[in-house]
Amino acid sequence: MTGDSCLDNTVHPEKICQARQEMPSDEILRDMTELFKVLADETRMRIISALTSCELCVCDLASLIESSQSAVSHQLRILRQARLVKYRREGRNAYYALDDEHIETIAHFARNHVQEAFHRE
Amino acid sequence: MTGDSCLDNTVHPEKICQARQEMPSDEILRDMTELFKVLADETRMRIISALTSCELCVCDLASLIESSQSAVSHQLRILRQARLVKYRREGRNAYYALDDEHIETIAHFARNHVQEAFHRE
DNA sequence: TCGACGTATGAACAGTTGTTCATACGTCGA
DNA sequence: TCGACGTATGAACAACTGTTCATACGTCGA
Repeated sequence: MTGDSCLDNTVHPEKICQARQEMPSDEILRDMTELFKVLADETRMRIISALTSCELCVCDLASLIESSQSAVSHQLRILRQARLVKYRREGRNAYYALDDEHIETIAHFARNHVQEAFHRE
Repeated sequence: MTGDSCLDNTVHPEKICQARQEMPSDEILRDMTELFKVLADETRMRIISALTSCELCVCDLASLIESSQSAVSHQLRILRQARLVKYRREGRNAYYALDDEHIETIAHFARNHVQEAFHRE
């Protein structure tokens, strides 16, 4: 598990000490990672991008992002569990919408980053 | 691949049309997903969090996040390829630092999100 | 020049994840 | 009430990913 060199006698103890204090707790770190895991799938990113403009039903989403109804439904479940989307049923349809404005912000910054890093104009 | 119902005759054609126009391009969407994939690992998130406070060498990082030197080095490679960290060599040491201020911003918002969503005060 | 050190990396393995397929469930129109 | 529809979900399989282990490489001190 632990590295086999630099055991106790690390190179920059003061820096490590400082960095350790400023780091988020294990729990927060785990939750942040979980959040990014949810965002780290193209199908789910497409769903989130689609829902940025308006509420949509599963059927619309599947058609829009060119994926199967089953795949979309599975991914919506994950988004729901992560509380990134909410939904309401209306007859046979289930309408999904973003549940959190943070996600739009995060997606926005991610878009900025990739545009500047890889698609610089 | 494509859903087997709601084929051409989708439920809300206008909404779909609007949503489609506002969606990022396939390329941007792919790059955004790639970015989140890189962030979607606890070891890498720990590395990024650690580097937020200051530049650190591999040895420091391994000790700080309690992971093996090999694991850290492998993950740093991925972070390097994603241009999220930069490094400089000084003698036998390799010093890593964040390469992009966007990442700190994204991590910041992610932290806010999980704190509000799961650790509400 | 030789050995210890810090770092990088390939191979292999285990664990995880996303899709498809089949099917089940609730709702609505006829 | 029955069939079509929109949606949800379990099982199975393939693809991907992160760690460990072994080892290689360059640098520095003796």
